[in-house]
Amino acid sequence: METGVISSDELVGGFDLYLTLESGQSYLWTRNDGAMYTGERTPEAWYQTVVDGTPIQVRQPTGAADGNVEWRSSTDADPLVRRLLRLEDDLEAIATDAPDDPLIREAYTTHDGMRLVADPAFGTLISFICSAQMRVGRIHGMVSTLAREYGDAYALGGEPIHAFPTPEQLATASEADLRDLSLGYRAPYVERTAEMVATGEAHPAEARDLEYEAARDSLTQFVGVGDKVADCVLLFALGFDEAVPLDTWIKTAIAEYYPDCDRGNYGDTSRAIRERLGGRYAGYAQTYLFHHLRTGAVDA
DNA sequence: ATAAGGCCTAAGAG
DNA sequence: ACTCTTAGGCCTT
Repeated sequence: METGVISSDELVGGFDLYLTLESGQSYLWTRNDGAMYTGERTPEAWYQTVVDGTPIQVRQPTGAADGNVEWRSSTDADPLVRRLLRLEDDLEAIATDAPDDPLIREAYTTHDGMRLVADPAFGTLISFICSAQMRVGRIHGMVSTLAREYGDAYALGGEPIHAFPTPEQLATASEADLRDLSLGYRAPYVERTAEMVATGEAHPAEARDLEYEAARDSLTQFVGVGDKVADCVLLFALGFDEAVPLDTWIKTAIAEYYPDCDRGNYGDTSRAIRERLGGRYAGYAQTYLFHHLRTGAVDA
């Protein structure tokens, strides 16, 4: 096992591991104490995942945004950890350049150190298909179940860490199998999307090469993927920092704070709010706003 | 092109 | 203890 430390001195604008991984962006990490999305900060616990056959564990012993990041892996995972958690982002500049809007400012200062993630495309696609009308804790539960049932197990010291299944592995699941795992009406969506990717009919990563709106359209070819889920995949997996998923929280925020941005349909409203949230990094602002509203931290 | 209705399930609210 | 609503929507008509 290899280990390493990434010094907080390198993390421009700070980094908060807990906020980053438990803010509803990523469902592909678990915690070695089994507790996730319980609202509790546990600095000694390791967050763990498997990416392309490499198991990694990460933790931030101080539990604060100005603390070092420790990792453990089967190999030198320093570059991988930096990429997955976007540790090279200049968060200070991103926050400074955010629109001068009271609500956005409040969100950035309240959740200091939260970064976007850069998750693998397929796992993100399936995660957000599962997210429809679900609370974050249950989405994470569903994704963990899929990993446990269909993914490979890796070891890194103690308990096994399950990788999210490959498209081929997940495609072996029938709709009935997935319903048995409590996916409900999402079961046929996951089944068919996994099959599309496994057979090579399409792959979510192909959207990377397209212009933003074309990329969003492209992702909706997968079953169970509409504009909102497509935006989540673009933002959390494919590096489209301008993507602003219009979920129920953001729609509420638009109604309350930015009513002029409501254009009656997804595409036009998306453009308007994207502009209002600063364009290039609008998705960063969205993620702060989403978390701010969802945790009820907004100063009424 | 836009608008209803239906959909699985379980945690919270009343 | 029970019903009712809701939770980061999508598909079909």
